[in-house]
Amino acid sequence: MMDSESEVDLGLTGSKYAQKKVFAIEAAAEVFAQKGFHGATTQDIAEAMGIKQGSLYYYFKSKEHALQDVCEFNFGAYVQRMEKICAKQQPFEAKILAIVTSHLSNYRGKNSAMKVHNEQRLYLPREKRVVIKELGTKYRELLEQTLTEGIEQGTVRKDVDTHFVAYSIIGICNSWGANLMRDDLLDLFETIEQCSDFILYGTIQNKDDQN
Amino acid sequence: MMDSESEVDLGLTGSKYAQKKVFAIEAAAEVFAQKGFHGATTQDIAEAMGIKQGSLYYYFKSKEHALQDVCEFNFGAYVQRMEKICAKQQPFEAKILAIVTSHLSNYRGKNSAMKVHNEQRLYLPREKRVVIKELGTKYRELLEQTLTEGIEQGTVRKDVDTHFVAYSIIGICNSWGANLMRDDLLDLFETIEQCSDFILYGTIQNKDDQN
DNA sequence: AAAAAATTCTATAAAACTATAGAATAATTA
DNA sequence: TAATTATTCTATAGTTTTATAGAATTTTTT
Repeated sequence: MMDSESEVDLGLTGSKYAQKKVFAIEAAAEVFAQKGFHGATTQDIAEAMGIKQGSLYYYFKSKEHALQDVCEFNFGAYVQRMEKICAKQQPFEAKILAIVTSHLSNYRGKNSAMKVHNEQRLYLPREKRVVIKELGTKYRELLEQTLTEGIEQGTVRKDVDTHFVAYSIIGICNSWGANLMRDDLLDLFETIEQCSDFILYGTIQNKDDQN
Repeated sequence: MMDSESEVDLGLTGSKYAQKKVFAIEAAAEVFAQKGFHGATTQDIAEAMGIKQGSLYYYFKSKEHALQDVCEFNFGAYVQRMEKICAKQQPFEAKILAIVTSHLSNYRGKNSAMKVHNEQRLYLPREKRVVIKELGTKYRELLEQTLTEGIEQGTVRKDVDTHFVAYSIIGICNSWGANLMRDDLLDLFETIEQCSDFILYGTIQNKDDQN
């Protein structure tokens, strides 16, 4: 029997098992996204995969492990992308656009994992959340650092609380991510643009800029 | 037996039953907020009230009705408060501050109902969500109208999409509401101030305002 | 105090759910 | 092809959970 505990290179090896495990995670993600962790049954997930309920345990040790796998799925790669964006030398406005684009693009093309990560991860016991938490913290710190750099360059207001604003940006992106998943008609790129615009300029009319 | 279907003046009449029903709703709200709708059991709620599981059905026809009651709880009064704020003749900035204050104050003083409304209401079948949906729409429209007025007065940027920004403001407030509930050390008034500030001014340094 | 009404309790039926064991089938390797 | 390994299935034990019925208790009214 295949060792289902080698979750380090989850889906990275080309083995048949690994490939189907990714498929299993994606199925679980969609079911969890729609019904919530406790509202979803192992039967639901198995059905989404086209296998029987009992067979699901060939891929997940337990329902809770399935949630953990979904929450961790792609999240590392996502933070890596964030690292690249932040490392790049470019104006603050462009960085925000890139960050928002990277964040919101996750929600299109049936990637439910991000939604599940946002809404269901707290149902995991603390010890199964350490990796997730570390990655989330890293992401927020990258955002804070970007804001700090913006202040140093004189682009960002000196009186913004970077910690607070970082949380706000994440909150607004997650909120629009959920909207994007709920409403298929919502245009991704318009949402990205509006979102960045709001983050950058808020709502108040700048006095020296009367269009 | 008392008619538990007179939910129109839910908790408004001073009858003993009505009073204890409010207590039941508050208990359900806290349990749902912590464990989620499906993660919570009727046993949990009963325990929080100090009664036995079976007795809970004296107050709720079903677990689902309990969720509905929680989601509707205080929400009408909340929208009414919003109406008053918006009707008042005052500068846009003051209105935003009042709106954010009204919104975030809900999350302090063990009012879990708002959190449950935000995070769990979609687990209700559509037909049990009509009242909730109407109130939510009304709230958003009041916000949109406030933004439109701001534009007319020249306070708000002409190019903001009021619909989009209204959703964003609600998203940001809900996101901070969840943070306020999770972290007791987070100061309510500082959060309100930071939140309003971000909504009004965004992050970018205004060129004619070099502090 | 007795009667009526309201509230809570106990006990349980009925359904649903997770996880496991071992058999059956399919795929791969020798 | 035969043997081995991987994958899926069936069946089920063991819980847990919702909701109901009717008895018991408490509170209110007459």
